Amino acid sequence: MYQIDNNNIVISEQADFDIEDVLECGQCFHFTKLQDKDYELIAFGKYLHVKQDLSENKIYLYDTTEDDFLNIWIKYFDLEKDYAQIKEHIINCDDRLRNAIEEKKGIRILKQDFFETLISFIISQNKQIPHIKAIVHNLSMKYGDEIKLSDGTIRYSFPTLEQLNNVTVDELRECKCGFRAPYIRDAVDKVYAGEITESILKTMSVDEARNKLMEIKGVGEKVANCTLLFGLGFNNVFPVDVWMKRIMENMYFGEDTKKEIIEKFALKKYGEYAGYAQQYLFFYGREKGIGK
DNA sequence: TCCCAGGTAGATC
DNA sequence: GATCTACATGGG
Repeated sequence: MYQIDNNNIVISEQADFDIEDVLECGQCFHFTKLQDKDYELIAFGKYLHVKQDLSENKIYLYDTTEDDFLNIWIKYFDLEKDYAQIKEHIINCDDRLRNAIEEKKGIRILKQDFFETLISFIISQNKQIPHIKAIVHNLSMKYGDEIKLSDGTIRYSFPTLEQLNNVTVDELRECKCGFRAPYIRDAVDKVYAGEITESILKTMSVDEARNKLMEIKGVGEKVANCTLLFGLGFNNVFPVDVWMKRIMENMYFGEDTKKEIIEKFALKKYGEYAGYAQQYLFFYGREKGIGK
């Protein structure tokens, strides 16, 4: 349910949504916190200022249009999906996830742009989240489009495929990409050549798509899984990073366990919504420092 | 100074 | 196959 008020959209009674959980849970990197439950973000070339009032159960989308709301933001925030049903499914798979889901009940898996997701998670390897955000910001400022806001200030969209195609490895290094610079270059080459594209990947099975993504240098199991989950809409994947490894070892294995084994176990345990289970666990476990 | 970070490729056995 | 290490950069 939403209303339009000048150039603002007001969403009322949205269930299972907390803008802080959505943005801070580690799935996206191109946003800035302004205040409590008050953020600005850029996605699909558009700027959005979004603020949530939990006591009134209202979400305010500032400086946007009804067209963008209907065509971009509803899908981006996954607002049409029934998360109550997803949560029930996960808890039925293992009741011990109840805590994590209750604690982080406002998470939604964003439907992000494929290319931005791929590049962002190539950058993410061996980096902490604030550093990833910094590099994404560097690339956007240098190679993305300017977005002028009504107050005259400027933001920058994440560079498109075409824009990054004009960037050399050395220039990528200047944006602090480090050893990931040639990886990004290889990803851009393969996507630009039409060898690996969103439409091709979406026609594939999850295993085919993962293998295809892993043909890119610097894309392994984890980066591929994050791209599948956050950028391509596959739900039955389970990215295992250092945190998920610790959390799952702590919950289920009680000893050092290979990532591949954890991934297989989780896919079997959580079924078609393994990706969602992973995100509740990741955000909850990381905040609690589980296994550290 | 050393260790770690939403990992992966390449070398080595 | 399975294990080991280098890799840029920044922060604790």
